Amino acid sequence: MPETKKTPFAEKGHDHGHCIEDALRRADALCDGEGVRLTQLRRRVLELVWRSHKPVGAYDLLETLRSEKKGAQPPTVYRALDFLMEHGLVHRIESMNAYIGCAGPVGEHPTRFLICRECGKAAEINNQGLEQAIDALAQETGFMVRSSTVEVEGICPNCRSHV
Amino acid sequence: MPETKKTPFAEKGHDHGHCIEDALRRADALCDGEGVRLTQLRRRVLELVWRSHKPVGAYDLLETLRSEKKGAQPPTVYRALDFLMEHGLVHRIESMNAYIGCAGPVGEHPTRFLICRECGKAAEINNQGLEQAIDALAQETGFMVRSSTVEVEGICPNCRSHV
DNA sequence: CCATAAATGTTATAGTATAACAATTGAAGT
DNA sequence: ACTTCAATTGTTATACTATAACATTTATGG
Repeated sequence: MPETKKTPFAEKGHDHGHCIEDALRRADALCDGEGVRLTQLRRRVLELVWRSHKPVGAYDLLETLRSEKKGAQPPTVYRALDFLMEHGLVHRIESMNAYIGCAGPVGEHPTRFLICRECGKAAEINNQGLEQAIDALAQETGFMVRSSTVEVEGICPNCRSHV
Repeated sequence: MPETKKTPFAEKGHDHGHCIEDALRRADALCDGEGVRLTQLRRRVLELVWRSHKPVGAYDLLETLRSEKKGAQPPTVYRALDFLMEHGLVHRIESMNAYIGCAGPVGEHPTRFLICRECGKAAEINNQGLEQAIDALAQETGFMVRSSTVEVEGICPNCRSHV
């Protein structure tokens, strides 16, 4: 039987509405549990971040916010993003100055991404071997890790197949 | 016998002049070999980047350049940095919007850094396990890697010891 | 209802990077 | 040496990303 590779990338025809609903539900639950407020604004920003699987810039979000509520300013979106990142609901893609909804486990966790330069989508990954390698590296060098970022850029399996 | 850990971080009293000379010599050789020109400006920027083991911002470099040659503008430093990065002589630290001299092998190679939040120094690492983990990850997911970035932040062994 | 803290609004500005075109310099052939 | 072309650098303007600081509004507990 043919081995099918497990891809963390969203399939082309997937039910994205489900992704969004799911993310919002998880966010509601998490904020409820932590006793913090997922206000309308924060929830809306999270929803906008989740409009696609592509990392989105803060000013893109701002533009959309402005179309809904004129006069919105940069701090509005940055504060919402800060809140969402603080609670692990959104990650920042350092190499792109952009933000993406967290698809990983709830709570604080390292951010590792595969980013497709073809379709622009980013996929969050949770890879044992990678975590072990970083742990081992820290051990070997005597470095005490506080946080770490892995951003791998290339071509995703979806884009490779329909070249 | 006590195991001494191998640290990629520069020791406190090391001969930094040697680091700089070495880097410039390697750069001369590489550019010579590739038939590209390490102009005075580019060489000077590389030297400035190497003034410390801490990643340095483009505008910090610009400020120094200006003190030597008034009227220098952003494109001056960005173009030099672009050239140096293109030839693997400098890396960009994505999480800091900053640049650091390449201490790794010549030629194109992945950029992996340990970054100390205490002393600000960054150490380039070349770790077999990490590379294998990323290769394996790509295999598992069917992702074709073009480039990848690993930035680990924490406390370096030097700073851990003299707390 | 009041007092307080949290969240949001608002204005201004800091920090990072590139586009576009002009001027200069360097290298190769004549 | 002179010319020519490409590479490099100069120069001006602007785009993009992010935060500081203070005012106002809103939610919540007493």
